[in-house]
This record gives sequence, C-alpha cells and structure tokens, in this order.
Amino acid sequence: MKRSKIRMLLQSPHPQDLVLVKGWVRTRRDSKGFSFIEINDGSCLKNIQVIAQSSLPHYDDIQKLTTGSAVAISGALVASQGKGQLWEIQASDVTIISLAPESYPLQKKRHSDEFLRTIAHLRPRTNKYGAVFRIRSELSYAIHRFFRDRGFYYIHSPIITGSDCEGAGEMFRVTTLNPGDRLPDGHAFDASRDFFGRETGLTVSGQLSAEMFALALGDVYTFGPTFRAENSNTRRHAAEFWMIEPEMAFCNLSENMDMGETFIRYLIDHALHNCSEDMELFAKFVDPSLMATLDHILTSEFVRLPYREAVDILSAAGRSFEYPVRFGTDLQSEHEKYLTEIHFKRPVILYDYPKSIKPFYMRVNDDRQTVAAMDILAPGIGEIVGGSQREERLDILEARMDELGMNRADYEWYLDSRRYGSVPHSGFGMGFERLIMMITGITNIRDVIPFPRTPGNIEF
RNA sequence: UCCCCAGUAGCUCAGUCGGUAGAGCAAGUGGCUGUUAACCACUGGGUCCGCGGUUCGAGUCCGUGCUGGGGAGCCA
Repeated sequence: MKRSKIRMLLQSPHPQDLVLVKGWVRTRRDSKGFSFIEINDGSCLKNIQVIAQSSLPHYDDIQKLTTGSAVAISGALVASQGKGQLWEIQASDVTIISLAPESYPLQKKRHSDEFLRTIAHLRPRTNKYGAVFRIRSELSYAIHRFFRDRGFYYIHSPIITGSDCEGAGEMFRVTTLNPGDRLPDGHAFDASRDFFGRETGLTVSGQLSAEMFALALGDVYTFGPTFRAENSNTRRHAAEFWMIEPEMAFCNLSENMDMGETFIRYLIDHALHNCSEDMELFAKFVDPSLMATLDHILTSEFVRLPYREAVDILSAAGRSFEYPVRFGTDLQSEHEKYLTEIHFKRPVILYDYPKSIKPFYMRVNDDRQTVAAMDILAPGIGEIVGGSQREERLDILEARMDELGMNRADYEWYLDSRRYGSVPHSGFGMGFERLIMMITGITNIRDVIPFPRTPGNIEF
C-alpha cells in the first residue's frame, strides 16, 4: 500500500477506511486504554494524531515510543472526537521502524536558535526549521516561475572561474595542488602547474557570464551558489549563499528597478498564498509585525531616490551619525536604516551612485561623476538587491578599466560583447537568503540556509 | 579584523556581600486521564567553558585563551 502524506490526509474531504502514514513521533501521551501519538512526516507543519488502542499487538512497545522515533501507521482516517484537529487515525497497525534513544537532543519544548545551530543536522525536524526550508523550496520554484512566465532563460553560469575581478569580493582558491606541492625547494606556489594552469577561484557572481547570454538570448537569469571569502562576522553574511541574477538586453536602469520591485512583490505574494500555514508560524512566534510589514511592502510603491538626494536628506536629518555623510562615500548601515526605517518607512531604491565607489562595468552617467547603479534597501534587512545598467560603450568601458588598473587582456572575451552588437542592458543580483530573512522575519542568515558556512565554521 | 555581552544539569536559566549548587522543562518510575507544550508524585542527573593568579576559601574577583551572540566594516 502506498503511503499518504500527512498534508493530504489533513485536507481530506471525507473519512477513509484505510490509510498508511510513515513519519516521526513528535510526542506521545497515554490515556486509559489507548495512547495518543502525534506523527510528523515533514510534508506540512501540522502533525496527525494517531489513536493506538491497548488491544493492538505489541502495545507495551508502542507505549515506549519516544520523540524522534520512526513509525509506520495504518488505520482509518476518522473525524476526531477531541478538540484541536479535524481528522485523526484510529490505528489498526503500528510498526516501529526505529526507536530513538533518550539521548535524542530535540525535546518537546522550544530550543534556542543558537543551540539548534549546533545540531544543524537535526534542526529541520523542528516546526520552525521545517517551515523555513519548505518556504525556501517554494520560493526557489517561484523564482523560476516568475522568470519563465516573462520569457527569461535560465543560465548555468560557472562555479569555478578564472576571472578574479568580478569586483565583488575575496575569492576562495580552487586548486588540485597539495600543500606540500606549493613550496617545492622553497619556491612559491606556482599556478601555472595547477589544474587550470592559472589562478582559479569559486565564483563571486555569475554576472559577467549572464551578460554574454543576455546579449544572445535576450532576457536571462542565473540562480546558484555564490562564494565570498570575506571575513565577515555578521548575521547577514555567509561564505556560501545563493544568488539570483537576472540580466536583460535592451533594458535601462529605470526598467531594471521596475523588474527588481516587481520581483520582490511577486515572491512575497507567492509565499503568502502558497505557504500560508508555515508563514503563520513566523507571524506568531518570530515577528509579530511580519504580516503588516509584508503587506506594506506589497501595497506601497518603493521610494526611488538618487544618491545625491539621499545625501541631502541625511544631511538635513538633524541628527548626528557616527559616520559623516558626504558625496563620494558609500552610505553606512546607520544611513540606510535611517532612510528605510525612519524617514520613509518602506523599501527604498537608491540609484545614480558616485562612480568612484562602484565597479568598472556600471554605465557612466552624463554627469561623468555618477554611474547607473541601483540598490534596493529593505527595512530591517538592508541591501537585498544590487544592480546597474551596464556600460555598453567600448571606449568608455576600456577607459574605466584602465583607470582602475585592470588588465584588459584578462577581459578580452567580455570586451568582445561591446565590440560586436553591443546594446544597452541591465541586471541585478538578489541574495536569496536575505529574501528569505525578509519574508520570514528570521534575523540571522545562518538560520535560513541548511548548513551555513561562515568564517571558522564548516561543520556538517 | 575591531567594539560590546555571555558561557552553571540534556535544554532554558537563577545563584545576593567570596563561604563546596538551585528551579522549570526533559529523562526514569508510579498514578490519573479523549489527551494535545497534558496533569500529579517520586527518583537520578554538575570538569559551574579551559588554563593561570589573588585568597584560609572562587560559580562569584583578576589575567589569558576558546566558544557563542550582538554591533561595526565589507557586501548580497
């Protein structure tokens, strides 16, 4: 007999004479003549309540079932006599697949996030983490659907890369050389003897690849793992995270901002409509203002604010910031917080940043001082999207690279796209984990990724 | 990398003025019960993060290291 998912059984429109469920015991309570067993199989947040009568064979074993044990239950799906649930199973057979010993770390109580991080291999068995990772899965699907519905193609940009100048941070080194090979006879590490014959790293961005494909397929996106070897110790940073990077041909900065805003709204809306039960958990236990916040983002226009005007607003704020605000410096966390959480109280898209603080590929504006960059800042999260219109003019791009001391020879393939059929195009990157943080109200990135990688932490 | 805070039972924590350690939950045993974070009683459970120092005496004070958390920088 095929097992039924608990999610389906709890939605059943009618009783069923015989069903089979397999899952893990969340809790068990004895009553006179029978035992209540709550089973969870991960298909949804809710457990299903099983009634095991004392007349069942091996009832003494059933009474020893502990939290975390695995069981197969067959029986009848009937209307519950008790309050609190519509359906329950009157068991005709309880098969113990495996018994969890008393050392099972997860108890029938709330655990701290810090403790659960130390048992990241077991935490998906809890209500909260089960919910996060169901939502994460659903949002992944929604991302593909969003782009597919709009005629975008999904590009698999390389994970291993030789371009060290994607401009987005320190790279992890990829090598097949053994540590002992690196210093033969006291000589330094020799990349020309390595697997690829040159220094190689893990990708920090799929953007440059995506640009090449946008200039062929029109509208494309990447969605994959991204690696940053920065020694960042904050609740918003991980060394390995997932990023979504759409890239659109014949698209200017304004249309790029439209896409970013539409995209964020779509994903929030999708989570609310397709993960309502899991979302309620976060609204109830993690962030009581979550639903109001998400509703606000859905219904209010994002503020669009040139960098220069942001500087003016901050200068006129009448408060002293730890870091002074002036044109030519990047805005600090405290400034972003002021704009999104105090001044506007909604997401803000900042654009037209000073050229001096942005990478080579961003399109230089007519004022020659700013570039067509845009960052979407969300209240409580900070930067969730960073993007730009790309510099499509070969001469200006080359001049920028020279200005920044880059070796053009390393980018001949990239410059070819500006030599042959160059067109205005734009794109952005969105941190998937930061999106999940915004949607669930979870405040630490380590709690929205299955096995987080951060400086000094590679367990699991 | 810098600044701040914390580390006591399996988990969450309390521990006063420096005088050899406590609660709730969990676990075990028994009782009660269509229960649902079940309830009641009893029982077991400690390298007070490590190392060094001050002191007659350190969970408590000092130094140092480790681990965790928060903030900053960097960024998505």
